[in-house]
Amino acid sequence: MGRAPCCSKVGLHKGPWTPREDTLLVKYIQNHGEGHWRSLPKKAGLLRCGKSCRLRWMNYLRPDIKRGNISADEDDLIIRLHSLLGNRWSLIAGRLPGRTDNEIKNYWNTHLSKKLISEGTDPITHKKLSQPVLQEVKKRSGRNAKTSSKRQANKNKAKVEPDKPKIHLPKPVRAKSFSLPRDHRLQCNNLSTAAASTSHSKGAGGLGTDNVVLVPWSDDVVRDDGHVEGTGFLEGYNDHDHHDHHQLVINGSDLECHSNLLPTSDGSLEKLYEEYLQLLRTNEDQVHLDSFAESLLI
DNA sequence: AATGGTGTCAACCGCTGTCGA
DNA sequence: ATCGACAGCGGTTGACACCAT
Repeated sequence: MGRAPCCSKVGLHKGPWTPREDTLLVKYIQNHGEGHWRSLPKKAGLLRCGKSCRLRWMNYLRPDIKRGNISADEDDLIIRLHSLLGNRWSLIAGRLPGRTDNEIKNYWNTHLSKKLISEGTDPITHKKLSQPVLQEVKKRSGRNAKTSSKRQANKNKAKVEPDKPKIHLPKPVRAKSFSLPRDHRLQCNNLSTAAASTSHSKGAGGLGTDNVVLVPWSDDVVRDDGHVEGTGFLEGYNDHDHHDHHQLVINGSDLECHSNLLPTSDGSLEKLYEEYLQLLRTNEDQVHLDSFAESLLI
């Protein structure tokens, strides 16, 4: 289709955000919620385009964002998800609590792709690199490895150790066969969280979902009509205030959203989570991961 | 101390998909 | 069926920080 850039208007600010702009944006969203990005800047008193506001909020100002200090487990999860999903950063980020697609993308490009290369793996195909290519790449990366890790270590000093990586409810997915008004799309995405707790209403954009932990059941059954029975996710909250709640969410191929509350005081959630981590770590379960990935892409 | 090379990441750009008029 | 508005995605850029020389 193509149309003029949204920031082409004369007088609009570009580049880094000032603290004052951040404050204006945060205050406006706290009072009015997310969305309506086009009209938001004017109403909030910002000389920015809506797109810029949305990006700033999504990638930086959202209260549930966890920045930096990506753990080894998260590394592993990102690599595995990338091997399944490719450069679908939004989908990958949707499975890591508090991580944004931009952060995952940057982290991939600056760290993980190099890490894979140094391990002899092609970061695009996830297949083994040939020996000559590998040697050449190692030569180059060896020179830079020190600086990267050292700087990363310094940055990490002041930060708190993150939680284990969690598997997350997908962000809203465009589905041709699934048609709802814009507002309802968000509601559907939040159905599961809304059912379990009302404390996630940080904004209209479903912020609460970033604290949701999903663990797939291991005994899925695919019906003849393509529906998946038992392809559910045990869902709990990463938020310490909500560790007493979790629920089952059926994530069928037609984006059905169902929910039931389950008790959690017996630690079954933790067990299932560990079970899922095990599943992630074993290559022979690649087939499970593949079907998991397919379920995200429908 | 100065300088050039490199890494990082916030922000921008261009595009696509969806929806409603 | 078409078009414009809007939201969102992935690729790219550029400013800045850091490091080696």
